[in-house]
Amino acid sequence: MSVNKVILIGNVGQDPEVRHLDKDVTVANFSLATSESYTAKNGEKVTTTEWHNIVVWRGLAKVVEQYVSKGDKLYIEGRIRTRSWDDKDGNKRYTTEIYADNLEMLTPRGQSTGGGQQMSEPKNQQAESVNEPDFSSSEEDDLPF
Amino acid sequence: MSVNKVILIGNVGQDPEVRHLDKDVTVANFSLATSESYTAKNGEKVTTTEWHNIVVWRGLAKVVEQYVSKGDKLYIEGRIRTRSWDDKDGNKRYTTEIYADNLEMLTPRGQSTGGGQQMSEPKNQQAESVNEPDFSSSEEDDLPF
Amino acid sequence: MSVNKVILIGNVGQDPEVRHLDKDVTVANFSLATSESYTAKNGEKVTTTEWHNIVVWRGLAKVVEQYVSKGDKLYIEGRIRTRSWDDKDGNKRYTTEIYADNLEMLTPRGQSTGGGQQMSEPKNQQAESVNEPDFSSSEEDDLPF
Amino acid sequence: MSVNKVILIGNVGQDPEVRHLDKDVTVANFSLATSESYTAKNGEKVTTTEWHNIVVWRGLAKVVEQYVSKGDKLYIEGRIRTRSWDDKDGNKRYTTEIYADNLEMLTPRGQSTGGGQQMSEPKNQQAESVNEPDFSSSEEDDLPF
DNA sequence: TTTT
DNA sequence: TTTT
Repeated sequence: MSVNKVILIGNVGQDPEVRHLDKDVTVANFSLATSESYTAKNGEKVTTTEWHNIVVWRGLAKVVEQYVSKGDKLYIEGRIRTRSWDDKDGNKRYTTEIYADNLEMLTPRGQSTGGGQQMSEPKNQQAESVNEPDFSSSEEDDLPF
Repeated sequence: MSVNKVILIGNVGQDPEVRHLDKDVTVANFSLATSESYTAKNGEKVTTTEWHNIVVWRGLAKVVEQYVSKGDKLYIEGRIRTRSWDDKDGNKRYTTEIYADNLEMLTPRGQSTGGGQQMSEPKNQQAESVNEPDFSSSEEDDLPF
Repeated sequence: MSVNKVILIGNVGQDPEVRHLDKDVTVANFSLATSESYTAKNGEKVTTTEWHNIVVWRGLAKVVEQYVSKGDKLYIEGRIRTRSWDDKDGNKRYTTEIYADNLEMLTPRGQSTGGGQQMSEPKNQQAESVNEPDFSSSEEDDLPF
Repeated sequence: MSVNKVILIGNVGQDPEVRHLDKDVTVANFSLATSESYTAKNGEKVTTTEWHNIVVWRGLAKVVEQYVSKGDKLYIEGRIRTRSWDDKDGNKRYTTEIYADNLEMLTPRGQSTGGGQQMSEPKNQQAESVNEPDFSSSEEDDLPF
């Protein structure tokens, strides 16, 4: 009875941070920039950039670990999730993230201009388009999110 | 070169708050709930609800003012925007909002069960589907956002 | 490296036609109407209706069989597929269909106004939102599509 | 009350065919390929390609005329439209097209590998992301579609 | 912090 | 704060 869907095409702000949790679960985090331009009253072109916090789990996170680096252009399909946490002063703070369910690499291999180690050829065609499979709820509710 | 698109179907959490700014500009704010369910390991069904802060400008805000009330189911198409502000302790805080560019009413008229005043018939068929027209940047950069 | 995604909200044109194939595979077909309105030069309001051929497989088809009937409003997420066939004169013909991967019921139960048999209460909450799981390719390539 | 939205990322099949109609109205047509891969039972990788007939009007068609050529990767947002026509034997035939409302160029300039004339630098930043403005219905209903 |  |  409801839909929560996000579609982004943008550039990766920095090499993804990848963590390997228990049970062979991988998580990757990175930010993705999208930008909009318009011409202001004075004729000047103004560009505003929006930064999105992307979170990727499991198999898709492994793809990110192997193939995504700073500067890459990505297509991301996912959903919005706002989580709360307590800051050092005990105030409730909110962070909005995009949980990626699908991801496509739009930067041709070997053209990454980012800061990370140089990308070799993709080991595997699958890497260019991977969907997050549905995971059983039995492991789902062990995870810290 | 980039895309920032959100598609939501959910329920309006409270009657929209509508403000009329200078130059005949209207803004409406409300929250929209989307929910996801899954069955946990113990067989219990778990539902998580996500609340989205929706912002609507100009002509579309007038439609919201006239036709949207608490409890209504809406389709919203828009983009993500995170703005920062300073809290009372001088800390930078962030709020993520969805700027609606298109909105469709999915609750048949006369069936709103929310807390607001009872809805009459729509005055105007247009109300059921209104797109935000493109506004010239000349007025755009007068606005406080 | 590519994306083929369709999002529709519209009304079901007739009770779905459901077939049960071998190996416990179910397929459902129905048409879905979306409409657009605009005001013509002469001030007359013109509405054009677009009919989409929807195809639903497996578990999602069983949901359709049980819960979808003529007149219902649905949200459908899927992809476009054009298949060719030969007509009686031996000419190649093309039919474009939407393969649904996700489907949400937007008509509250018990409010269906269509021509089919009256809908009872949903047997199961899951029915309101079901995703097509990924099926292994081993059965995939047995299917006639 | 309804939504008809298509999102495609794919490659342009041939240099667009551009026509200039009366009243300074431009139309561009081209096909766009999207593809899906899966591994068959025998372990072989199978790729299926879907060809979409894209139609672009007015300002966006001028952008296509200037900047889009065979082989380019594009993001397209639009809607599905099926039109009928009579073939030489008097049979009713149907063609499904995607009317593009928004288009983003995903191939960096100067990297087009297609068959058309070589692309020079974009004359204009706008070219990379142009939205179809809403046109008044008064001209709308003069058009042959 | 990205990209054009 | 919504809805089923």
